[in-house]
Amino acid sequence: MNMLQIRDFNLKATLESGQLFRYHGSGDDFYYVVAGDAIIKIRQNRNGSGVEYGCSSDSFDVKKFLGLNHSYGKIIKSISRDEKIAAAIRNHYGLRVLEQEPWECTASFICSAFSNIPRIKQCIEKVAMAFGSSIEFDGFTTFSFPQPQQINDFAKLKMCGLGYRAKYLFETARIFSNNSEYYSLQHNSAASGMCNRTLSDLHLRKLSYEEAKKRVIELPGVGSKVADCILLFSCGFYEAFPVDVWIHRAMSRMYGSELREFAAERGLKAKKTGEKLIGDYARLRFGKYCGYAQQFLFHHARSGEKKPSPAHLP
DNA sequence: CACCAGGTACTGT
DNA sequence: ACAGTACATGGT
Repeated sequence: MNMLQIRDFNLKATLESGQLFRYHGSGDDFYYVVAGDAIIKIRQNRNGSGVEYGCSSDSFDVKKFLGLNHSYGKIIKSISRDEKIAAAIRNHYGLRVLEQEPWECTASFICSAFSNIPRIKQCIEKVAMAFGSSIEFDGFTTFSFPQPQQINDFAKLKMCGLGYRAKYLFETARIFSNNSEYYSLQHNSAASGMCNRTLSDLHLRKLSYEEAKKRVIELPGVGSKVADCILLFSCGFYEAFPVDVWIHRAMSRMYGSELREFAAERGLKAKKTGEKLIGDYARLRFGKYCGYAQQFLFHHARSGEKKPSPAHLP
């Protein structure tokens, strides 16, 4: 086990803020996080001064995966433009944006469309069980997330409960397989050199946010929102601002008048505040790290508006 | 049995 | 460009 002293980190908020679907545990003890073919066992010290972790793969860069290389203070300062967002940040201070592997992130968020988090998790586990390989670490057993080439049986994929998304995932898996030099998942098959930054390093990362988004959105099952999730969670584009129903509600509630004013400035007689408008406004409002702001707002909204536990107990 | 859930693709103006 | 609508599945 490794000990890592790290400030400005909230493991629970980071894992449970909806960026990642494959984790087990609730913060009381160790979490088991599954990424690709790696299992990470990790918990945070009581006083929050650091983390204790182990990983099934020596070459997996846990620190990078957890976003611990980010200049946290600088990012927080940059997005703290007003008291409203500052309150959301205080609520889950230490939340980090993870650096996931692009293929798994893409596949996961294709499954997420028009669904809910418990079922998304269930679908992804089923995909891993159907096409991945059995892996184990410290007594915890599960299945690796399959490489795109491994998702080669459509009938089997249909069994995973994805509904109409099965077709999208299957086709996207094919595109990743056939364009491995572009989407390059380079897993260094022989040396097991797990490299959790690929797509982004080789191509997309060199593009502007707008250009990269255009490319990702070409994938079937990937629209504006999922594209932003991919770019933010796995390609280092922190100006991506995924707008889902939660963010739509939160932004309308918190910045309703500003949004209408922003729409008016653009000549849009929009009574309705569309997703595109919200994203553009967020980039203006929170700056180039607005993706971080999105993650705080999302977790803030979801943890706050969750139904309170039954009050009929003594 | 309606209704909802981290939207997307397709259609029509 | 922008609104409407169908879409699979599983849980209340």
